Amino acid sequence: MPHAENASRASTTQKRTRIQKEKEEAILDAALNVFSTYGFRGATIDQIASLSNLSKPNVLYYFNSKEAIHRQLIDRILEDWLEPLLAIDPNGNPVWELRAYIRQKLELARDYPRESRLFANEILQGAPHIAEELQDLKTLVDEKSVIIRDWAEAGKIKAVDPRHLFFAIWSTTQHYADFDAQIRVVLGLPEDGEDHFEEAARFLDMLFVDGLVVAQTETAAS
Amino acid sequence: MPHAENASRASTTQKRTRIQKEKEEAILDAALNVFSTYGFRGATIDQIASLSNLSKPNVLYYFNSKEAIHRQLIDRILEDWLEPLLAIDPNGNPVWELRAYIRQKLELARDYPRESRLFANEILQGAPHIAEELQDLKTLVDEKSVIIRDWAEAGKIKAVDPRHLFFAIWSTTQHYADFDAQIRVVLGLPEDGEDHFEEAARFLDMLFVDGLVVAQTETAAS
DNA sequence: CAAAATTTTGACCGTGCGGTCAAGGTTACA
DNA sequence: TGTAACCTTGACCGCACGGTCAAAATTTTG
Repeated sequence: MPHAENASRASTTQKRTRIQKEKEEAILDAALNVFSTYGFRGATIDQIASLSNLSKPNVLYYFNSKEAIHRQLIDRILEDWLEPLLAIDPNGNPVWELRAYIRQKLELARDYPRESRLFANEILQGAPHIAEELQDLKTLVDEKSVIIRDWAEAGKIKAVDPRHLFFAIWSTTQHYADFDAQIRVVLGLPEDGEDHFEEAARFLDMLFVDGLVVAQTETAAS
Repeated sequence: MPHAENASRASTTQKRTRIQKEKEEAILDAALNVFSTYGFRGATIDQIASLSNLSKPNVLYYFNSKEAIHRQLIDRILEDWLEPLLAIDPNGNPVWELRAYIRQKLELARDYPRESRLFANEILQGAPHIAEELQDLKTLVDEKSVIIRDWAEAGKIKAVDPRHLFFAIWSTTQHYADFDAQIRVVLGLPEDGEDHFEEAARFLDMLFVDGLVVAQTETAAS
């Protein structure tokens, strides 16, 4: 998951030293663990400090506050999180595009579950820290909904409410990250095995592609 | 949402006075708001006390600890939450049964969003307080999965992995409660309007019933 | 190597946390 | 109406919280 290198240290300096890069990275990684597990309010700087093998004042030397850490985490993650949606191509084959989108979202859930949980926690709490980011999301969804609608009107996919289709794709894929604890129990899996993502991929492919998206006959080209 | 009347007061008395009933109810209602928003760790007794118009020691007079409140909340809610799954009838019409299940789960999300978020929070945090309850869930899911499998083998519905089907139903329906903040923004809704549940119901009906569950020809009877 | 800049830390501050306790107020009931 | 059971509360405890600060340790740079 690549991202822009950009930190807000105590000072407003732009150039980052070797130590700054390392420590900030360690802090953000630890903070991702803590925030994604306990939510903003339930997380503590002490936890983050101890997880990143730093003293509390040292953590606060690199980030001015708990909120600053959280904010930077969100800024970093968001673009990568939205990227697959952005990639939906109006000129592509509708079924392929949607299938690729679902697959990419599922891969994100598999490879970046902490990031998924961070957002889940944030939205559960009423999204107090990401109001404007959600507005950007709405804009993007509106844009992409037009594409889906056009595909439907052209008879290339079934007529569905695009927004609820997105909700369904988001919820089913992110569920594998956010509700991992429940899924492991229900599936009877140990805490390390992770093979159920292949099954999930097959199931979602059937649910969305076989079932809902395509009409009786495959008509699309391109 | 009916539930068993059962409280664990400071004393082990069985009979509950009028005041006990009232206050305990008020505390649990306030606690549901707080826990569902902030999770166990992020919630505080002071918040619960102030929301229920009681002093903090007074709250702790009725419940011995923060954990005791949380535990009782979970005990209360769980059976109602699982009830629709329990109600799936092996002798019913498969499509009707699944449609009814989905509808009921969606109605729970609409009418009891706080309860849904309480569980979401708990599972996000790794389900530390509901380990045994999850085991009960597994048992129940295993049981009902056999039914789905039988229906599939009898050709009454498409062949799917029952467990992943359940995951998909849970995630899509609960999403409307858990991610409400995001949904309202994406849909451009105010904080009070709630009409999108009708749309959601129609969409999910199409996704699961039209699309996936029925085979090409409706064959089932009973 | 030495000065300058950066990094690290122990001690500390005010507040909020979960929880206790004894004393006073209220209610139910004979 | 008396009194026993129940309810409520202010004051308090010890600890954890987010955050500050000055001084010390370290690294970078001329």
